Amino acid sequence: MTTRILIADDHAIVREGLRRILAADPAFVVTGEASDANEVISAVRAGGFEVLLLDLSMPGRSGIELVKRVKEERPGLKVLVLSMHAEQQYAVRAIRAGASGYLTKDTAAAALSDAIRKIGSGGLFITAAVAEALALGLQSAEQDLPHKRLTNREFEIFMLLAGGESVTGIAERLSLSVKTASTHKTNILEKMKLGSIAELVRYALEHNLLDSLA
Amino acid sequence: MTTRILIADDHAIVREGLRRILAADPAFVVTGEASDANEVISAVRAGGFEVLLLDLSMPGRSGIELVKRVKEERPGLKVLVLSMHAEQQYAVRAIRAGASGYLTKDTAAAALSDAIRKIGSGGLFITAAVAEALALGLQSAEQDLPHKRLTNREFEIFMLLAGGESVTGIAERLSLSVKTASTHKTNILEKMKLGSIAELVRYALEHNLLDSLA
DNA sequence: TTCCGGCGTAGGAATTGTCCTAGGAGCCGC
DNA sequence: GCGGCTCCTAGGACAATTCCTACGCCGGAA
Repeated sequence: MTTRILIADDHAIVREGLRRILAADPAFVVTGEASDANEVISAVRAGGFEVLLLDLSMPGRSGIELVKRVKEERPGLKVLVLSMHAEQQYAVRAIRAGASGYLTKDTAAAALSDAIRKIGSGGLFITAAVAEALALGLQSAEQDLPHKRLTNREFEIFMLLAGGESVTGIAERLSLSVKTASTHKTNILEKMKLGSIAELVRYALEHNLLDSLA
Repeated sequence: MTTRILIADDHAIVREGLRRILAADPAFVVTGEASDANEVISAVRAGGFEVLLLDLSMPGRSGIELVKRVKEERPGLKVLVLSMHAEQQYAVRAIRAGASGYLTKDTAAAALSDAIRKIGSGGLFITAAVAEALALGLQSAEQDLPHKRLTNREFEIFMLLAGGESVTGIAERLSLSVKTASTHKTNILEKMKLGSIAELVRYALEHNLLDSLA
C-alpha cells in the first residue's frame, strides 16, 4: 500500500531533491507539488494524496496559518512540517495548528521516510523536546493568539517595545521604575514564547498590530 | 570527462536532495559533503573536486567570508553559490568574493546542471539582473538603499541582529569581543538612520531580507 | 470571612551593552 | 611609497538591562 504525498516548498531545487529522496522508497509516491500557499490550498481541495510535506519557510501567509487552513479544509489530511528552524516554538505552534509532525532540514534523509511512515499510520512525529514543550503548554491550553493572553499593562508595553522604545524609555513614559518595565518585558517574552525583541517585532507585524506606526 | 563536486549545506536533507539531483547526470560525481564552514575548509585543503556547490542559506553566518577563504586556499576551484535569497546584493557580493555563479533555490533543477557545466568550463553563471548590477558597478548600486552601504561585516551582523541575536550572541558566533559586536551594531544603526532594533527588524522585513525566517 | 492567585510594582546584585577612544591592516590616489 | 582613507578590531569607564526576589492590592473561591 503506497502513501501518496504532495510536496510543498517554494524552491524548485528543494522540491526536486525531496522528490528524489522519496522516490527511493517504493512505499511512497509523489503525486504533486506546490510552490506557494495558494497552490497548496488548491491542491488540498483537489485531493489525491494522504500526506502533505510542507516547508514552513514559504513566502506569503505565515506557515502556521497555512497549516490551519489546510486542516480546516481537510481535517483528515496528515501534514508533515519541514522547517529550517530548530526553534521549539515553531514546532509547538505547528503541532497545535494541526500538523502531525515537525522535522528540521538538518535531520537525515532517512528520518524523513520514517516520519512519513509514522504519520501516515496516524501517529505523531516529534522530538522529545517538542513533546515536552507541548505537554507543559497543554495545561494552560491557550486557544487564543498569544498576544491576547497578555494583561492590559503588558499589552501596552508590548506595543511600545514593538514600536522601538527601550525599557528605559518605557519606564519614563509610564512613570515606572526601569526594573518594572524590564520585568514586564521579560514576562511578555516568556508568555509569548519569544526569544528577542526582533521576534516580538515580527510577531507584531505578522498580526497587524502596528498599523498605526509608519 | 566527469566533473567532481563537493556539496556544502548545513541541512542533511538538502544535501541528500542535491546529491540525487546531480546523480541523474553522468557527467557529475559527488565526491563529498560538508555541513559547516570548517568542514568546507578541510575538504578544500584535501582537494579532489573541481566544483564546490555552496549553500549560503544563512546569509549572516559565514557566507561571503567563506567564499573568500575558499578562493584564497585554492583560487582555481570553482564555487557555485546556492542561496535562498533572490536579492541581488547577495549575488553581487558572492561574485565579488570570487564565486563563479549564483543560483537561488527556486530555480529549476535543470538549471543546476547547466550552471555546473558552465562554470566547470571556466565561465560565469549569473542572471542578467546580477550581471547588470555588477556592470553598474560599485558606486551607483551602493548609493541606492541604505543597507547596501553596509560593509560585508556590518551586513553580516545586521542579519544576525534582525534574526534576534544579542550582541553577546553575535560576539560568540563570530569570535569577536562584545565591544566589537556592539560597535558594529552602533555603526549599523547610525549608517542606516535607525533608532532601535525594532526599526531594524522592520526594515529587514520590508526589504525582504528575512525570507528564510518564518 | 479568609485564603489564594494573578497583577503591578521595585530593590539589590549581576550581567549585558554603549560610548569614547584608538590602533593596525589594507587600499587608493598621487 | 606616502599620506589618507575605510574597515575591523577592542579596552576602560559607564549606562542600561536583566535576574531573583518580594510585597501590597484586589477579586474570586472556599
